[in-house]
Amino acid sequence: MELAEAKSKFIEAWGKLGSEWGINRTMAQVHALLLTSPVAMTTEEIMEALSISRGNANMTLRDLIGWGLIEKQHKAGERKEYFFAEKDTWTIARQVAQERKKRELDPILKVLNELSSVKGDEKDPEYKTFKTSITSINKLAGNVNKTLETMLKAEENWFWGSIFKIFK
Amino acid sequence: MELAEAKSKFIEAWGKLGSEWGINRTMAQVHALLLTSPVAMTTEEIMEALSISRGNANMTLRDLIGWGLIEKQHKAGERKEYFFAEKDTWTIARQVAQERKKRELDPILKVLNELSSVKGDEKDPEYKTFKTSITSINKLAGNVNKTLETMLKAEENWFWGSIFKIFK
DNA sequence: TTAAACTTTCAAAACTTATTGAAAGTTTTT
DNA sequence: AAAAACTTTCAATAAGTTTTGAAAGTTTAA
Repeated sequence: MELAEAKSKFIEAWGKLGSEWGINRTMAQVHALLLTSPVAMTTEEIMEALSISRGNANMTLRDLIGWGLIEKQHKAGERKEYFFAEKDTWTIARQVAQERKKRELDPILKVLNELSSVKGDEKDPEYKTFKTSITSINKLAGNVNKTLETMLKAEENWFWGSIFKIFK
Repeated sequence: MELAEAKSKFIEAWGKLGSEWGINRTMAQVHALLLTSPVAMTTEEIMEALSISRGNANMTLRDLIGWGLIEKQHKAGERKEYFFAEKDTWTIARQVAQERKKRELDPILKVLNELSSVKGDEKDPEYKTFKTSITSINKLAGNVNKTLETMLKAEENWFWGSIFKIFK
């Protein structure tokens, strides 16, 4: 397989994975493009490479910066902005985890905590089932939350090292 | 807060979380409904409770069965099919992880492995960057895969116990 | 065998989300 | 101060996804 072909396969696969996990396909593709580019790229070049519009490129780039996955670079004597991707995979994983935790896990934890405190008649099967389910989901969500928080602080080697010592 | 209100808040929140993670909103809502229901419900009752059409209810129920999250129940002397949800949270988490691993992680691992073996000129920065990125993502994906496989086999207490001993 | 009870299918419609591109905005250069 | 180089915005539109509901299919009962 040629490098160019491999690269476009990767961009496609990354985009697909992104969209299956609720991340905009274009965003994942731009990220893949920059990840595999040895040099920083301009908006124009990115538009060209992925055949997307200026507006789309601009919004996507801003979002990626918001997620902490890419950065702007200014070249001396040039007006254009160049973009490049953070290349360390562990950092990428952490940034994504952090962003999604903030946007999705935190709000649901809030709701679950509220719902855990609903009072009712212990004899009522409706109430008992509700209570039991919520409590148990709440516990799991709390554990996921704790795990993520630790992961967000963790250094790569320490993290994987520890996990795989147990998981063998 | 009243039980009925709490229940509908939960259904809504669960649906929202689902849709943010690429799971059909209705599917997550039906799941939430059955999770918090003390008794098995018929298609008719589910349609009624969530104001959804027969077709939608039927497809969603089949999908949930496909994910191993709910089961059919036949009551003696009745023609109707009743549905109820697996209530153990740990099992739910495992089923979801398993399904998504199969559908999404496995295919991307296959692509990454293919792409890892692309050969090229070590002096070419294009090639070197591509190679480095793919290899490092491949390594992370492999680790995620290993972790999931272990998790899929794990018993609840053992799993969380071990994780949180380290994560403290 | 016919009818009733129930389930499944699927094309069309509704809804949601992503993308375009032209116009407006900003900054730098001349 | 005007033009050029570049970035941002956003209403319109396109693309993708979900939902509907009526018709077809299946199973059981009479």
